[in-house]
Amino acid sequence: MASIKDVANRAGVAISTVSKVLNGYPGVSRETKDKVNQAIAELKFTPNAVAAALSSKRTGRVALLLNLSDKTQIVDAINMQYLSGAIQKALEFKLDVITLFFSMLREKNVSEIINYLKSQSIEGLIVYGMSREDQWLTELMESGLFKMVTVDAPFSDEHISSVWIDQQKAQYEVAKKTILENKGCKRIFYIAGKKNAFITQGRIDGIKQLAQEMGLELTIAYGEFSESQARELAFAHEKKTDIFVCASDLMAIGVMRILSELDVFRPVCGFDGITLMGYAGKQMNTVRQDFAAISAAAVEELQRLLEGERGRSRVLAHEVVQIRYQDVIG
Amino acid sequence: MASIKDVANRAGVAISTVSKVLNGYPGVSRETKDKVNQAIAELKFTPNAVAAALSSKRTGRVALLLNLSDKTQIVDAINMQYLSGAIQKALEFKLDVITLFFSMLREKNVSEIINYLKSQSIEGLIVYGMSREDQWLTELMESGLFKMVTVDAPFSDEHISSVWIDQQKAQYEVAKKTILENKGCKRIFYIAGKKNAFITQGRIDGIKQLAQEMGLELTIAYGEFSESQARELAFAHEKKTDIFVCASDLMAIGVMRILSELDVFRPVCGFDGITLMGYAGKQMNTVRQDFAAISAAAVEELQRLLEGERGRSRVLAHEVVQIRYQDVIG
DNA sequence: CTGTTAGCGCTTTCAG
DNA sequence: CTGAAAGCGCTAACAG
Repeated sequence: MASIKDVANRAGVAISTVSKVLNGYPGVSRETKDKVNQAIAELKFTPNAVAAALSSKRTGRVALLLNLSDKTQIVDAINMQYLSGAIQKALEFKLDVITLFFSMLREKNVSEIINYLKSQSIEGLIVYGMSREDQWLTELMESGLFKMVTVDAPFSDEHISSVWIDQQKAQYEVAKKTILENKGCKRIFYIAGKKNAFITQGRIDGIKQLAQEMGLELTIAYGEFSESQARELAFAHEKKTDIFVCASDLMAIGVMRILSELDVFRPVCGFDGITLMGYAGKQMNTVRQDFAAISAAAVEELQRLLEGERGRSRVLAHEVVQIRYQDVIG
Repeated sequence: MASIKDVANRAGVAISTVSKVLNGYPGVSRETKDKVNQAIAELKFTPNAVAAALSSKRTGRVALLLNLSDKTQIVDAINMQYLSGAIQKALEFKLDVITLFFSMLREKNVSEIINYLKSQSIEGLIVYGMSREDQWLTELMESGLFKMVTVDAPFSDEHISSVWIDQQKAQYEVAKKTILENKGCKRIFYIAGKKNAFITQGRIDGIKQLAQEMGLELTIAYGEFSESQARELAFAHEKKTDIFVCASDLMAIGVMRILSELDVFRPVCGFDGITLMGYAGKQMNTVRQDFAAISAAAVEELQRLLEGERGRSRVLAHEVVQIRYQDVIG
């Protein structure tokens, strides 16, 4: 591989000059810049990112922290979209992305984690699916050693940004739409997700707000994002419920299936907008989230932080849609 | 952050000595080793991987190349298992993993790809789901610039290893088992996957071998791993077929569904052993593959290559199992 | 067994 | 505007 030195020789300039044109610094005349660029092209030179990192202390390396605690396909599909959205965007910013899983770090203590990340020269982290229980993450954030972006978890300060959709508003809207479409709903049964997930509270606030505004009766239970738990909850509460509002599509599916088995009808709405397989003919309202776009936005935020700007909270658009589950994929 | 110099000072030895104990090189006395280790502990020193990489020319950075051409959940679930298996194993070897997608590279020309990988100091690649059409990958392999491991694609030379299960044998076995369980199968309809995928030919060889051995009539069609295409093929050929053998679970599902809609019975077998949702009550034979384990094996192979050993082909075990698709996840 | 020293390829002052 | 030179933190000969 050609090095910066070769380029300098070829162009008949100093190494430092080459470095300047490489990094787009000012103070290089048009002509020399051209000479250098030509030499670069001729030698097919690509700068060595490792050397640049060592020298500049800027590595441009960021880690994606995925929470894979659940093994359902659904969660995986979302994570996949997160991944590809982030990687795509990182490429634009010439950031270098490595993927880590919560499970790999959770068992270590915080200083071990810090050491690991430092030794890997990781400057920034994007955290997906954090919950209140993840104390180690809170400590990581408080250490102030890394720029961090949390997805769907409300943090922001000097070096932390967060990216999310307005969970409360989204939950409010999708439930309201469904209720308006179905006359006579008086008693809402709300199946929330995991108790300590950050998204859960926002969504609960949304449904509470709606219930209050419309003067409806509201019962809340936790379904842990599990189809079977939602199913059981629906089975137990169907008689005293007019509408089921679920914090995920998967749970909504569970509810729809048991209702259909019981041969009763109740309106149901979900959350996520993920394409699910194998649920032919059913349709329902849900909140469509573009996970790849959310992830791309997270990378943008991280890039901002790395450039020295301070953290902020960024809310992305969501969309309430009616989806019909198809039995055919591809 | 403490540097190797600080450690050397603290321990009262030379930098090179510290480096030696760090890398487990021989030729350091027990006592000095202890002194050094103590200093390391006291200073909470973690070596700077970037500096080590620059100096040693060994970066320990490898890339996972995932082929996401299909957007089905199924493929994603498999890829997720590949990912986590590889990342887990890479951690053991202190390899540093980055994830790339075919789609990001396919549009570039080969020398651009090489430049990109080189600039990222990537030494090795693991390629998942390669097909015969991926000429750019072949060129990458021929360049000899990277150590590579192909998963489910038959390559091996000085710097290339491959890891796979015996597709032919697996296809043979699962089909045979199904046929033996169902008396009177004379006419096999085989639904293969994608025409140019490397796994496809091996599986076809397997079913051909079986047909010949058992003196059965065999028809082969390509279903492109698509549920709907398999469905249509089954619809068109059901009357002149005694058993449907499919090159993926997803296609097998498609076949089972149309058969059930037509209200006819034919034995069906699949391939992959992936848990699918939403197909209650059905059961069938399939080939269980542990994708995480396959991926871990690929990382092991890559590690071997990086250590200077020559490439080889490694065949992993598979298992023919009967699975029942469940309607409940979690 | 231990220490000295010359880089790895690049960035970054600081003179000219 | 351009170039010389001092590192970044570590590895790897090579002396001692």
